[in-house]
Amino acid sequence: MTEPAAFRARVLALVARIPEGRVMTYGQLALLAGQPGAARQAGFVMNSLMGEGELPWQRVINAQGRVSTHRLGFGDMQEQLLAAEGVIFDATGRCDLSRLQWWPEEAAHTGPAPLL
DNA sequence: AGTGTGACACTAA
DNA sequence: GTTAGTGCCACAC
Repeated sequence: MTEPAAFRARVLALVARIPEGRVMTYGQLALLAGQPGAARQAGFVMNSLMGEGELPWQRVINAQGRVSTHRLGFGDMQEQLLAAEGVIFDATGRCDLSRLQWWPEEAAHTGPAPLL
């Protein structure tokens, strides 16, 4: 299942499971999708989707706790959407990842998830 | 087929 | 705490 299509499908499935008010990082998605180091691809998948369905793409942010859509002009929108879910962004545009980062039940632990 | 680019992550300074 | 450099994989040109 190392095919790009499978990777994309897994990322989508993971994103779809992110609870409201919680977030996941690109690297985390890539790791859980079975492709550690493919964080950029996770972002590429999102870019390919962006508005395809009811997918909460807004809950995917980078490892710094910042939104990475500022360049696309979606930065403010994403922050606002997350803020509406209870995610607090500080003055520097960052949020508390250690508290908001969500892990799926399959990986239910605080450390790295070597599953899949 | 090779080069450049990108919704990233990690380490070092 | 931050910014800069390097590695990563897939896609577009």
